[in-house]
Amino acid sequence: MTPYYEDDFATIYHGDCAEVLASLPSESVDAVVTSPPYAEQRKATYGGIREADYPGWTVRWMEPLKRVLKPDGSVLINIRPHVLGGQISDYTLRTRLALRDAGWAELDELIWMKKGGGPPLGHSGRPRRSWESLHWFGLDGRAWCDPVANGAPSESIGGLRDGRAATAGWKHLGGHQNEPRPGISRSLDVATFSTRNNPNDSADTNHPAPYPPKLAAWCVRLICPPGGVVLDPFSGSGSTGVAAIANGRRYVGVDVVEEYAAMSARRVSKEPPVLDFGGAA
Amino acid sequence: MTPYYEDDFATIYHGDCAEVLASLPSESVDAVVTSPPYAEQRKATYGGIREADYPGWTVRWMEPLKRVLKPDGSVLINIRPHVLGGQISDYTLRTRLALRDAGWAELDELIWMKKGGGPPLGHSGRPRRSWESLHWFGLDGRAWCDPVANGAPSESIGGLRDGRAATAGWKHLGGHQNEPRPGISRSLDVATFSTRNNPNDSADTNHPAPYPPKLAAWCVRLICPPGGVVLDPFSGSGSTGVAAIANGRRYVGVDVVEEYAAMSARRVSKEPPVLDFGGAA
DNA sequence: CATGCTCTTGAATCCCTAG
DNA sequence: CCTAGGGATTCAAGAGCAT
Repeated sequence: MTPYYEDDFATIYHGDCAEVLASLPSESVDAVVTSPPYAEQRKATYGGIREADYPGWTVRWMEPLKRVLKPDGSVLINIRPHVLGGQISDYTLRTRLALRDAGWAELDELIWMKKGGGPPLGHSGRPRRSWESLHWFGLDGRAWCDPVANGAPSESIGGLRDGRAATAGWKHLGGHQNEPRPGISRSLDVATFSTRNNPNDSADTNHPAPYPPKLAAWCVRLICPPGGVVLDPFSGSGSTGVAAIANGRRYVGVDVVEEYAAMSARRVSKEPPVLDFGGAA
Repeated sequence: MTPYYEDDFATIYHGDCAEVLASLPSESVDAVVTSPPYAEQRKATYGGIREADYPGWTVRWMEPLKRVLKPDGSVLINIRPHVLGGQISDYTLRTRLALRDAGWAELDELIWMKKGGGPPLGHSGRPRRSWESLHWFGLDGRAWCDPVANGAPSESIGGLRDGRAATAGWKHLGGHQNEPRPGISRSLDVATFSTRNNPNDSADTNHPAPYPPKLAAWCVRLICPPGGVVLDPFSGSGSTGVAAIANGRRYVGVDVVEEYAAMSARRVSKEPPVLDFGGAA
Protein backbone atom coordinates (compact mmCIF):
# COMPACT_ATOMS: atom_id res chain seq x y z
CA MET A 1 0.00 0.00 0.00
CA THR A 2 1.29 3.44 -0.90
CA PRO A 3 2.05 5.70 2.05
CA TYR A 4 0.39 9.10 2.21
CA TYR A 5 3.62 10.47 3.65
CA GLU A 6 7.03 9.01 4.37
CA ASP A 7 10.37 10.13 5.76
CA ASP A 8 13.21 8.49 7.67
CA PHE A 9 11.24 8.36 10.91
CA ALA A 10 7.57 8.29 10.02
CA THR A 11 5.16 6.68 7.62
CA ILE A 12 1.57 7.86 7.43
CA TYR A 13 -1.15 5.96 5.61
CA HIS A 14 -4.54 7.29 4.59
CA GLY A 15 -6.97 4.42 4.65
CA ASP A 16 -9.02 1.98 6.65
CA CYS A 17 -6.84 0.64 9.43
CA ALA A 18 -7.74 -3.03 8.96
CA GLU A 19 -6.66 -2.86 5.31
CA VAL A 20 -3.49 -0.94 6.05
CA LEU A 21 -2.50 -3.26 8.90
CA ALA A 22 -3.01 -6.26 6.64
CA SER A 23 -0.47 -4.75 4.24
CA LEU A 24 2.29 -4.18 6.82
CA PRO A 25 5.22 -6.61 7.09
CA SER A 26 5.13 -9.32 9.77
CA GLU A 27 6.80 -8.54 13.07
CA SER A 28 7.52 -4.98 12.03
CA VAL A 29 5.95 -3.12 14.95
CA ASP A 30 7.08 -2.97 18.58
CA ALA A 31 4.13 -1.22 20.14
CA VAL A 32 0.68 0.17 19.43
CA VAL A 33 -0.38 3.30 21.31
CA THR A 34 -3.82 4.53 20.34
CA SER A 35 -7.05 6.20 21.33
CA PRO A 36 -9.72 4.78 19.04
CA PRO A 37 -13.05 6.54 18.61
CA TYR A 38 -15.16 5.79 21.68
CA ALA A 39 -18.52 4.11 21.21
CA GLU A 40 -21.20 6.57 20.13
CA GLN A 41 -18.60 9.34 19.73
CA ARG A 42 -17.10 11.13 16.78
CA LYS A 43 -20.03 10.26 14.56
CA ALA A 44 -19.21 13.05 12.16
CA THR A 45 -15.79 11.72 11.26
CA TYR A 46 -15.75 8.01 12.00
CA GLY A 47 -19.37 6.99 11.72
CA GLY A 48 -19.85 6.45 15.45
CA ILE A 49 -19.42 2.79 16.35
CA ARG A 50 -22.46 1.57 18.25
CA GLU A 51 -21.97 0.18 21.74
CA ALA A 52 -23.23 -3.27 20.83
CA ASP A 53 -20.81 -3.48 17.90
CA TYR A 54 -17.79 -2.13 19.74
CA PRO A 55 -16.26 -5.36 21.08
CA GLY A 56 -16.44 -7.09 17.68
CA TRP A 57 -15.20 -3.98 15.90
CA THR A 58 -12.18 -3.84 18.22
CA VAL A 59 -11.38 -7.53 17.84
CA ARG A 60 -11.49 -7.10 14.06
CA TRP A 61 -9.15 -4.14 13.76
CA MET A 62 -6.72 -5.73 16.22
CA GLU A 63 -6.64 -9.15 14.55
CA PRO A 64 -3.93 -8.26 11.95
CA LEU A 65 -1.72 -7.04 14.78
CA LYS A 66 -1.13 -10.62 15.88
CA ARG A 67 1.04 -10.94 12.79
CA VAL A 68 2.35 -7.39 12.53
CA LEU A 69 3.53 -7.10 16.13
CA LYS A 70 6.85 -8.50 17.22
CA PRO A 71 6.41 -11.48 19.58
CA ASP A 72 7.05 -9.31 22.62
CA GLY A 73 5.10 -6.33 21.28
CA SER A 74 2.03 -4.92 23.01
CA VAL A 75 -0.93 -2.60 22.59
CA LEU A 76 -2.11 0.29 24.75
CA ILE A 77 -5.71 1.37 24.12
CA ASN A 78 -7.39 4.41 25.61
CA ILE A 79 -11.17 4.12 25.75
CA ARG A 80 -13.73 5.32 28.24
CA PRO A 81 -17.32 4.52 29.14
CA HIS A 82 -19.91 7.27 28.91
CA VAL A 83 -22.62 8.08 31.42
CA LEU A 84 -26.29 7.86 30.54
CA GLY A 85 -29.11 8.15 33.02
CA GLY A 86 -26.62 8.11 35.86
CA GLN A 87 -25.14 4.75 34.80
CA ILE A 88 -21.89 4.01 33.02
CA SER A 89 -21.86 2.06 29.78
CA ASP A 90 -20.48 -1.47 29.75
CA TYR A 91 -18.87 -1.56 26.34
CA THR A 92 -15.32 -1.27 27.66
CA LEU A 93 -15.90 -4.29 29.92
CA ARG A 94 -17.31 -6.32 27.07
CA THR A 95 -14.51 -5.21 24.77
CA ARG A 96 -11.85 -6.36 27.22
CA LEU A 97 -13.51 -9.76 27.59
CA ALA A 98 -13.89 -10.06 23.82
CA LEU A 99 -10.18 -9.38 23.32
CA ARG A 100 -9.34 -12.02 25.92
CA ASP A 101 -11.65 -14.47 24.17
CA ALA A 102 -9.86 -13.62 20.92
CA GLY A 103 -6.59 -14.78 22.47
CA TRP A 104 -5.07 -11.51 23.66
CA ALA A 105 -3.36 -11.39 27.05
CA GLU A 106 -4.48 -8.51 29.26
CA LEU A 107 -1.26 -7.31 30.85
CA ASP A 108 -2.42 -4.57 33.15
CA GLU A 109 -4.82 -1.71 33.74
CA LEU A 110 -2.98 1.59 33.48
CA ILE A 111 -4.57 4.92 34.20
CA TRP A 112 -4.39 8.43 32.86
CA MET A 113 -5.08 10.75 35.77
CA LYS A 114 -6.07 14.21 34.59
CA LYS A 115 -4.11 16.70 36.58
CA GLY A 116 -6.45 19.12 38.29
CA GLY A 117 -9.37 16.87 37.49
CA GLY A 118 -9.82 17.87 33.89
CA PRO A 119 -12.86 19.75 32.62
CA PRO A 120 -15.43 20.27 35.38
CA LEU A 121 -18.28 19.14 33.24
CA GLY A 122 -20.40 16.05 33.29
CA HIS A 123 -23.09 15.03 35.75
CA SER A 124 -23.32 17.82 38.30
CA GLY A 125 -24.68 15.50 41.00
CA ARG A 126 -21.75 13.10 40.84
CA PRO A 127 -18.02 13.25 41.43
CA ARG A 128 -16.12 14.70 38.51
CA ARG A 129 -14.74 11.99 36.28
CA SER A 130 -11.06 12.71 36.23
CA TRP A 131 -9.32 9.60 34.89
CA GLU A 132 -9.36 7.32 31.87
CA SER A 133 -8.18 3.78 31.31
CA LEU A 134 -5.24 2.63 29.23
CA HIS A 135 -5.92 -1.02 28.53
CA TRP A 136 -2.74 -2.95 27.92
CA PHE A 137 -2.80 -6.13 25.82
CA GLY A 138 -0.06 -8.38 24.49
CA LEU A 139 0.36 -11.60 22.56
CA ASP A 140 1.25 -13.29 25.84
CA GLY A 141 2.29 -12.30 29.33
CA ARG A 142 5.92 -11.76 28.39
CA ALA A 143 5.58 -8.47 26.53
CA TRP A 144 8.48 -6.02 26.56
CA CYS A 145 8.24 -3.16 29.01
CA ASP A 146 10.65 -0.74 30.65
CA PRO A 147 9.28 -0.19 34.14
CA VAL A 148 11.92 2.40 34.92
CA ALA A 149 11.54 4.57 31.80
CA ASN A 150 9.01 6.87 33.44
CA GLY A 151 10.28 6.48 36.99
CA ALA A 152 11.46 9.32 39.13
CA PRO A 153 14.95 9.67 40.57
CA SER A 154 14.98 8.20 44.04
CA GLU A 155 17.33 8.50 46.98
CA SER A 156 16.06 5.45 48.74
CA ILE A 157 16.28 2.55 46.33
CA GLY A 158 17.38 -0.47 48.25
CA GLY A 159 20.61 -1.09 46.42
CA LEU A 160 21.87 2.44 46.96
CA ARG A 161 21.56 2.17 50.67
CA ASP A 162 23.47 -1.00 51.29
CA GLY A 163 26.03 -0.81 48.51
CA ARG A 164 24.53 -3.29 46.10
CA ALA A 165 23.81 -2.17 42.57
CA ALA A 166 20.35 -0.73 42.00
CA THR A 167 18.79 -3.01 39.43
CA ALA A 168 15.09 -2.44 39.85
CA GLY A 169 13.47 -3.26 36.53
CA TRP A 170 16.85 -3.27 34.87
CA LYS A 171 18.17 -6.82 35.04
CA HIS A 172 14.82 -7.65 33.49
CA LEU A 173 15.89 -5.70 30.38
CA GLY A 174 19.23 -7.45 30.16
CA GLY A 175 21.27 -5.05 32.27
CA HIS A 176 24.32 -6.37 34.07
CA GLN A 177 25.26 -6.00 37.71
CA ASN A 178 28.34 -4.05 36.69
CA GLU A 179 26.45 -1.49 34.65
CA PRO A 180 23.50 -0.62 36.81
CA ARG A 181 21.07 2.17 36.05
CA PRO A 182 20.90 3.41 39.58
CA GLY A 183 18.66 5.70 41.51
CA ILE A 184 15.52 5.54 39.37
CA SER A 185 12.40 4.11 40.92
CA ARG A 186 9.96 1.94 39.01
CA SER A 187 7.17 4.02 37.51
CA LEU A 188 3.62 3.68 38.78
CA ASP A 189 0.75 2.34 36.73
CA VAL A 190 -0.67 5.86 36.66
CA ALA A 191 0.25 8.68 34.28
CA THR A 192 -0.69 12.10 35.58
CA PHE A 193 -0.97 14.83 32.96
CA SER A 194 -3.20 17.80 32.28
CA THR A 195 -5.87 17.44 29.59
CA ARG A 196 -4.70 20.51 27.80
CA ASN A 197 -2.75 20.30 24.63
CA ASN A 198 0.28 22.38 24.06
CA PRO A 199 -1.28 25.64 22.89
CA ASN A 200 1.61 26.11 20.47
CA ASP A 201 0.17 23.21 18.52
CA SER A 202 -3.35 24.54 18.54
CA ALA A 203 -3.51 25.39 14.86
CA ASP A 204 -2.47 21.87 13.97
CA THR A 205 -4.40 19.85 16.48
CA ASN A 206 -7.94 20.64 15.55
CA HIS A 207 -9.12 17.13 16.24
CA PRO A 208 -12.05 16.13 18.42
CA ALA A 209 -10.10 13.81 20.68
CA PRO A 210 -6.44 14.55 20.99
CA TYR A 211 -4.77 13.24 24.07
CA PRO A 212 -1.89 15.19 25.46
CA PRO A 213 1.52 14.56 23.87
CA LYS A 214 3.05 14.02 27.29
CA LEU A 215 0.70 11.11 27.90
CA ALA A 216 1.56 9.59 24.52
CA ALA A 217 5.26 9.96 25.35
CA TRP A 218 4.78 8.20 28.69
CA CYS A 219 3.13 5.28 26.89
CA VAL A 220 5.79 5.12 24.18
CA ARG A 221 8.64 5.02 26.67
CA LEU A 222 6.88 2.33 28.68
CA ILE A 223 6.15 -0.25 25.99
CA CYS A 224 8.41 0.51 22.99
CA PRO A 225 12.17 -0.05 23.20
CA PRO A 226 14.40 2.82 22.07
CA GLY A 227 14.76 2.81 18.29
CA GLY A 228 11.64 0.67 17.88
CA VAL A 229 8.51 1.25 15.84
CA VAL A 230 5.27 2.65 17.30
CA LEU A 231 1.99 2.26 15.43
CA ASP A 232 -1.22 4.26 15.87
CA PRO A 233 -4.07 2.99 13.69
CA PHE A 234 -6.21 6.03 14.68
CA SER A 235 -3.56 8.63 14.21
CA GLY A 236 -5.78 11.68 14.43
CA SER A 237 -3.75 14.77 15.08
CA GLY A 238 -0.61 12.64 15.27
CA SER A 239 0.30 13.10 18.92
CA THR A 240 1.52 9.53 19.20
CA GLY A 241 3.83 10.12 16.25
CA VAL A 242 5.22 13.32 17.67
CA ALA A 243 5.85 11.59 20.99
CA ALA A 244 7.47 8.59 19.29
CA ILE A 245 9.87 10.65 17.21
CA ALA A 246 10.72 13.00 20.05
CA ASN A 247 11.67 9.93 22.08
CA GLY A 248 13.88 8.23 19.52
CA ARG A 249 11.35 5.81 18.09
CA ARG A 250 9.94 5.52 14.59
CA TYR A 251 6.26 5.94 13.77
CA VAL A 252 3.63 4.36 11.58
CA GLY A 253 0.31 6.21 11.58
CA VAL A 254 -2.99 5.39 9.92
CA ASP A 255 -6.12 7.46 9.60
CA VAL A 256 -9.23 6.90 7.54
CA VAL A 257 -9.87 10.65 7.36
CA GLU A 258 -7.57 12.34 4.88
CA GLU A 259 -7.56 15.59 6.80
CA TYR A 260 -6.15 13.77 9.85
CA ALA A 261 -3.61 11.82 7.81
CA ALA A 262 -2.45 15.20 6.49
CA MET A 263 -2.40 16.71 9.97
CA SER A 264 -0.36 13.78 11.29
CA ALA A 265 2.10 14.09 8.42
CA ARG A 266 2.46 17.81 8.98
CA ARG A 267 3.14 17.52 12.70
CA VAL A 268 5.38 14.48 12.41
CA SER A 269 7.48 16.09 9.68
CA LYS A 270 8.14 19.10 11.88
CA GLU A 271 9.25 17.12 14.89
CA PRO A 272 13.04 17.05 15.25
CA PRO A 273 13.97 13.38 15.72
CA VAL A 274 15.93 12.30 18.75
CA LEU A 275 18.64 9.84 17.84
CA ASP A 276 20.47 9.62 21.14
CA PHE A 277 19.09 6.30 22.26
CA GLY A 278 21.72 5.88 24.90
CA GLY A 279 20.64 8.11 27.72
CA ALA A 280 17.09 9.16 27.13
CA ALA A 281 15.59 5.70 27.44
CA MET B 1 -31.09 -12.71 64.46
CA THR B 2 -29.28 -11.87 67.70
CA PRO B 3 -26.54 -9.26 67.38
CA TYR B 4 -23.08 -10.13 68.60
CA TYR B 5 -22.73 -6.54 69.83
CA GLU B 6 -25.07 -3.57 69.95
CA ASP B 7 -25.02 0.03 71.11
CA ASP B 8 -26.74 3.25 70.05
CA PHE B 9 -24.62 3.64 66.94
CA ALA B 10 -23.45 0.20 65.93
CA THR B 11 -24.74 -3.33 65.54
CA ILE B 12 -22.33 -6.19 64.84
CA TYR B 13 -23.46 -9.63 63.75
CA HIS B 14 -21.38 -12.78 63.78
CA GLY B 15 -22.56 -14.99 60.96
CA ASP B 16 -22.80 -15.65 57.25
CA CYS B 17 -23.61 -12.39 55.54
CA ALA B 18 -26.31 -13.78 53.25
CA GLU B 19 -28.22 -15.09 56.28
CA VAL B 20 -27.74 -11.94 58.30
CA LEU B 21 -28.77 -9.68 55.41
CA ALA B 22 -31.90 -11.76 54.91
CA SER B 23 -32.83 -11.03 58.54
CA LEU B 24 -32.47 -7.24 58.32
CA PRO B 25 -35.54 -5.01 57.93
CA SER B 26 -36.51 -3.76 54.47
CA GLU B 27 -35.18 -0.36 53.42
CA SER B 28 -33.12 -0.03 56.58
CA VAL B 29 -29.71 0.67 55.04
CA ASP B 30 -28.54 3.77 53.17
CA ALA B 31 -25.20 2.55 51.90
CA VAL B 32 -22.91 -0.46 51.74
CA VAL B 33 -19.16 0.15 51.88
CA THR B 34 -17.13 -3.02 51.79
CA SER B 35 -13.99 -4.83 50.75
CA PRO B 36 -14.97 -8.47 50.29
CA PRO B 37 -12.34 -11.20 50.20
CA TYR B 38 -10.71 -11.13 46.77
CA ALA B 39 -10.80 -14.26 44.64
CA GLU B 40 -8.20 -16.82 45.69
CA GLN B 41 -7.24 -14.68 48.69
CA ARG B 42 -7.73 -15.09 52.42
CA LYS B 43 -8.25 -18.82 52.09
CA ALA B 44 -7.43 -19.42 55.71
CA THR B 45 -10.25 -17.28 57.05
CA TYR B 46 -12.90 -17.09 54.35
CA GLY B 47 -12.38 -20.26 52.38
CA GLY B 48 -10.93 -18.52 49.32
CA ILE B 49 -13.64 -18.01 46.69
CA ARG B 50 -12.44 -19.40 43.38
CA GLU B 51 -12.21 -17.03 40.44
CA ALA B 52 -14.78 -18.90 38.39
CA ASP B 53 -17.25 -18.76 41.29
CA TYR B 54 -16.68 -15.13 42.20
CA PRO B 55 -19.33 -13.44 40.00
CA GLY B 56 -22.07 -15.81 41.17
CA TRP B 57 -20.92 -15.58 44.76
CA THR B 58 -21.08 -11.77 44.61
CA VAL B 59 -24.51 -11.74 42.98
CA ARG B 60 -25.77 -14.07 45.72
CA TRP B 61 -24.55 -12.10 48.72
CA MET B 62 -25.79 -8.86 47.17
CA GLU B 63 -29.24 -10.15 46.26
CA PRO B 64 -30.81 -9.50 49.73
CA LEU B 65 -29.60 -5.91 49.50
CA LYS B 66 -32.21 -5.17 46.86
CA ARG B 67 -34.72 -5.36 49.70
CA VAL B 68 -32.58 -4.09 52.58
CA LEU B 69 -31.33 -0.96 50.83
CA LYS B 70 -33.41 2.19 50.67
CA PRO B 71 -34.57 2.92 47.10
CA ASP B 72 -31.82 5.50 46.64
CA GLY B 73 -29.18 3.47 48.48
CA SER B 74 -26.01 2.23 46.84
CA VAL B 75 -23.06 -0.12 47.24
CA LEU B 76 -19.34 0.54 47.02
CA ILE B 77 -17.20 -2.58 46.54
CA ASN B 78 -13.42 -2.67 46.64
CA ILE B 79 -11.97 -5.61 44.71
CA ARG B 80 -8.86 -5.97 42.60
CA PRO B 81 -7.59 -8.37 39.99
CA HIS B 82 -4.41 -10.28 40.68
CA VAL B 83 -1.51 -10.84 38.28
CA LEU B 84 -0.51 -14.32 37.20
CA GLY B 85 2.06 -15.04 34.52
CA GLY B 86 2.18 -11.36 33.60
CA GLN B 87 -1.57 -11.20 32.98
CA ILE B 88 -4.34 -9.76 35.11
CA SER B 89 -7.29 -11.88 36.13
CA ASP B 90 -10.70 -11.21 34.62
CA TYR B 91 -12.92 -11.96 37.58
CA THR B 92 -13.64 -8.33 38.40
CA LEU B 93 -14.81 -7.75 34.81
CA ARG B 94 -17.06 -10.78 34.92
CA THR B 95 -18.36 -9.82 38.35
CA ARG B 96 -19.33 -6.35 37.16
CA LEU B 97 -21.17 -7.79 34.16
CA ALA B 98 -22.86 -10.40 36.35
CA LEU B 99 -24.14 -7.70 38.70
CA ARG B 100 -25.46 -5.72 35.73
CA ASP B 101 -27.17 -8.85 34.43
CA ALA B 102 -28.67 -9.33 37.88
CA GLY B 103 -30.32 -5.93 37.57
CA TRP B 104 -27.87 -3.68 39.38
CA ALA B 105 -27.04 -0.28 37.92
CA GLU B 106 -23.33 0.49 37.67
CA LEU B 107 -23.10 4.11 38.71
CA ASP B 108 -19.43 4.85 38.30
CA GLU B 109 -15.87 3.61 38.56
CA LEU B 110 -14.19 5.25 41.52
CA ILE B 111 -10.55 4.78 42.34
CA TRP B 112 -8.44 4.52 45.44
CA MET B 113 -5.07 5.99 44.56
CA LYS B 114 -2.39 4.88 47.02
CA LYS B 115 -0.44 7.92 47.98
CA GLY B 116 3.24 7.34 47.38
CA GLY B 117 2.40 4.30 45.27
CA GLY B 118 1.77 1.90 48.09
CA PRO B 119 3.99 -1.08 48.79
CA PRO B 120 6.72 -1.34 46.14
CA LEU B 121 5.97 -4.99 45.55
CA GLY B 122 4.63 -6.94 42.62
CA HIS B 123 6.27 -7.89 39.35
CA SER B 124 9.61 -6.09 39.20
CA GLY B 125 9.49 -5.87 35.40
CA ARG B 126 6.24 -3.93 35.38
CA PRO B 127 4.97 -0.59 36.68
CA ARG B 128 4.04 -0.64 40.34
CA ARG B 129 0.33 -1.19 40.81
CA SER B 130 -0.72 1.77 42.86
CA TRP B 131 -4.50 1.98 42.65
CA GLU B 132 -7.57 -0.13 43.29
CA SER B 133 -11.14 0.08 42.05
CA LEU B 134 -14.20 1.02 44.05
CA HIS B 135 -17.10 -0.35 42.05
CA TRP B 136 -20.27 1.62 42.66
CA PHE B 137 -23.65 -0.02 42.14
CA GLY B 138 -27.19 1.09 42.87
CA LEU B 139 -30.77 -0.06 42.41
CA ASP B 140 -31.06 2.43 39.57
CA GLY B 141 -29.22 5.46 38.24
CA ARG B 142 -30.77 7.81 40.77
CA ALA B 143 -28.84 6.78 43.85
CA TRP B 144 -28.14 9.34 46.53
CA CYS B 145 -24.74 10.96 46.49
CA ASP B 146 -23.16 14.11 47.86
CA PRO B 147 -20.65 15.17 45.22
CA VAL B 148 -19.43 18.01 47.38
CA ALA B 149 -18.90 16.09 50.64
CA ASN B 150 -15.28 15.35 49.83
CA GLY B 151 -14.67 18.44 47.74
CA ALA B 152 -12.06 21.04 48.51
CA PRO B 153 -12.67 24.70 49.23
CA SER B 154 -12.35 26.67 46.02
CA GLU B 155 -11.84 30.31 45.26
CA SER B 156 -12.93 30.08 41.68
CA ILE B 157 -16.34 28.49 41.64
CA GLY B 158 -18.27 30.11 38.85
CA GLY B 159 -21.04 31.54 40.96
CA LEU B 160 -18.65 33.38 43.21
CA ARG B 161 -17.26 35.36 40.36
CA ASP B 162 -20.38 36.91 38.94
CA GLY B 163 -22.50 37.20 42.02
CA ARG B 164 -24.73 34.21 41.50
CA ALA B 165 -25.03 31.65 44.27
CA ALA B 166 -22.59 28.76 44.15
CA THR B 167 -24.74 25.67 44.10
CA ALA B 168 -22.43 23.05 42.68
CA GLY B 169 -23.83 19.64 43.55
CA TRP B 170 -26.09 21.28 46.04
CA LYS B 171 -29.30 21.98 44.22
CA HIS B 172 -29.16 18.28 43.47
CA LEU B 173 -29.48 17.60 47.20
CA GLY B 174 -32.43 19.91 47.56
CA GLY B 175 -30.57 23.10 48.42
CA HIS B 176 -32.16 26.39 47.55
CA GLN B 177 -30.70 29.33 45.73
CA ASN B 178 -31.05 31.43 48.84
CA GLU B 179 -29.14 29.05 51.06
CA PRO B 180 -26.14 28.03 49.01
CA ARG B 181 -23.23 26.03 50.27
CA PRO B 182 -20.64 28.14 48.57
CA GLY B 183 -17.04 27.75 47.69
CA ILE B 184 -16.70 23.97 47.74
CA SER B 185 -15.83 22.25 44.50
CA ARG B 186 -17.22 18.89 43.48
CA SER B 187 -14.97 16.04 44.54
CA LEU B 188 -13.16 13.93 41.99
CA ASP B 189 -13.85 10.25 41.35
CA VAL B 190 -10.49 9.47 42.92
CA ALA B 191 -9.68 9.08 46.61
CA THR B 192 -6.00 9.52 47.36
CA PHE B 193 -4.84 8.05 50.65
CA SER B 194 -1.78 6.26 51.92
CA THR B 195 -2.03 2.51 52.53
CA ARG B 196 -0.85 3.00 56.06
CA ASN B 197 -3.23 2.46 58.91
CA ASN B 198 -3.23 4.70 61.88
CA PRO B 199 -0.33 3.29 63.93
CA ASN B 200 -2.36 3.85 67.08
CA ASP B 201 -4.76 1.17 65.91
CA SER B 202 -2.12 -1.40 65.18
CA ALA B 203 -2.94 -3.69 68.08
CA ASP B 204 -6.55 -3.89 67.07
CA THR B 205 -6.33 -4.08 63.31
CA ASN B 206 -4.62 -7.38 62.79
CA HIS B 207 -6.67 -8.26 59.74
CA PRO B 208 -5.35 -9.48 56.41
CA ALA B 209 -7.01 -6.80 54.27
CA PRO B 210 -7.72 -3.60 56.12
CA TYR B 211 -8.20 -0.54 54.02
CA PRO B 212 -7.32 2.79 55.54
CA PRO B 213 -9.98 4.47 57.71
CA LYS B 214 -9.66 7.69 55.73
CA LEU B 215 -10.66 5.85 52.58
CA ALA B 216 -13.67 4.34 54.32
CA ALA B 217 -14.62 7.80 55.57
CA TRP B 218 -14.39 9.25 52.06
CA CYS B 219 -16.74 6.52 50.81
CA VAL B 220 -19.18 6.99 53.68
CA ARG B 221 -19.43 10.73 53.16
CA LEU B 222 -19.94 10.26 49.44
CA ILE B 223 -22.82 7.78 49.39
CA CYS B 224 -24.47 7.84 52.83
CA PRO B 225 -26.45 10.88 53.99
CA PRO B 226 -25.61 12.29 57.44
CA GLY B 227 -27.38 10.30 60.12
CA GLY B 228 -27.91 7.35 57.79
CA VAL B 229 -26.97 3.69 58.18
CA VAL B 230 -23.83 2.15 56.64
CA LEU B 231 -23.54 -1.62 56.25
CA ASP B 232 -20.38 -3.68 55.80
CA PRO B 233 -21.09 -7.40 55.27
CA PHE B 234 -17.35 -8.18 55.50
CA SER B 235 -16.62 -6.05 58.50
CA GLY B 236 -13.13 -7.37 59.23
CA SER B 237 -11.29 -5.04 61.52
CA GLY B 238 -14.24 -2.66 61.49
CA SER B 239 -12.69 0.29 59.67
CA THR B 240 -15.94 1.05 57.87
CA GLY B 241 -17.74 1.17 61.21
CA VAL B 242 -15.19 3.48 62.76
CA ALA B 243 -15.44 5.79 59.75
CA ALA B 244 -19.24 5.75 59.80
CA ILE B 245 -19.52 6.60 63.48
CA ALA B 246 -16.81 9.25 63.33
CA ASN B 247 -18.79 10.90 60.53
CA GLY B 248 -22.19 10.91 62.18
CA ARG B 249 -23.62 7.78 60.59
CA ARG B 250 -24.74 4.53 62.20
CA TYR B 251 -23.16 1.17 61.41
CA VAL B 252 -24.23 -2.40 60.83
CA GLY B 253 -21.33 -4.84 60.52
CA VAL B 254 -21.27 -8.54 59.72
CA ASP B 255 -18.42 -11.00 59.82
CA VAL B 256 -18.42 -14.77 59.55
CA VAL B 257 -15.23 -14.99 61.60
CA GLU B 258 -15.93 -14.47 65.29
CA GLU B 259 -12.51 -12.98 65.91
CA TYR B 260 -13.28 -10.22 63.41
CA ALA B 261 -16.79 -9.64 64.74
CA ALA B 262 -15.15 -9.16 68.14
CA MET B 263 -12.48 -6.87 66.71
CA SER B 264 -15.12 -4.76 64.95
CA ALA B 265 -17.17 -4.52 68.15
CA ARG B 266 -14.13 -3.47 70.14
CA ARG B 267 -13.05 -0.72 67.74
CA VAL B 268 -16.56 0.55 67.10
CA SER B 269 -17.36 0.75 70.80
CA LYS B 270 -14.31 2.93 71.41
CA GLU B 271 -15.09 5.41 68.65
CA PRO B 272 -16.66 8.61 70.00
CA PRO B 273 -19.77 9.23 67.90
CA VAL B 274 -20.22 12.51 66.07
CA LEU B 275 -23.73 13.78 66.39
CA ASP B 276 -23.38 17.20 64.83
CA PHE B 277 -24.95 16.36 61.51
CA GLY B 278 -25.46 20.00 60.62
CA GLY B 279 -22.10 21.21 59.49
CA ALA B 280 -19.94 18.21 58.84
CA ALA B 281 -21.90 16.91 55.90
C1' DC C 1 12.70 37.09 37.09
C1' DA C 2 8.65 36.12 40.53
C1' DT C 3 3.81 37.17 41.16
C1' DG C 4 -0.90 37.89 40.08
C1' DC C 5 -4.67 38.82 37.19
C1' DT C 6 -7.58 38.02 32.95
C1' DC C 7 -8.94 35.12 29.49
C1' DT C 8 -10.14 30.99 27.02
C1' DT C 9 -11.42 26.36 26.59
C1' DG C 10 -12.72 21.78 27.06
C1' DA C 11 -14.03 13.26 24.20
C1' DA C 12 -19.93 16.22 29.34
C1' DT C 13 -24.64 15.38 30.98
C1' DC C 14 -29.02 16.55 32.39
C1' DC C 15 -33.33 18.80 32.06
C1' DC C 16 -36.90 20.89 29.67
C1' DT C 17 -39.59 21.70 25.72
C1' DA C 18 -41.41 20.82 21.26
C1' DG C 19 -42.87 17.57 18.08
C1' DC D 1 -45.38 7.95 25.48
C1' DC D 2 -41.06 8.34 23.18
C1' DT D 3 -37.45 11.09 20.51
C1' DA D 4 -34.72 15.01 19.31
C1' DG D 5 -32.68 19.45 20.12
C1' DG D 6 -31.02 23.37 22.79
C1' DG D 7 -29.74 25.73 27.14
C1' DA D 8 -27.48 25.68 31.66
C1' DT D 9 -24.12 24.30 34.28
C1' DT D 10 -18.82 24.98 36.08
C1' DC D 11 -13.49 25.03 37.18
C1' DA D 12 -8.40 24.17 36.56
C1' DA D 13 -4.45 24.78 33.41
C1' DG D 14 -1.70 27.60 31.06
C1' DA D 15 -0.62 31.78 28.15
C1' DG D 16 -0.11 36.46 28.01
C1' DC D 17 0.25 40.55 30.01
C1' DA D 18 0.77 44.01 33.75
C1' DT D 19 2.95 45.09 37.96
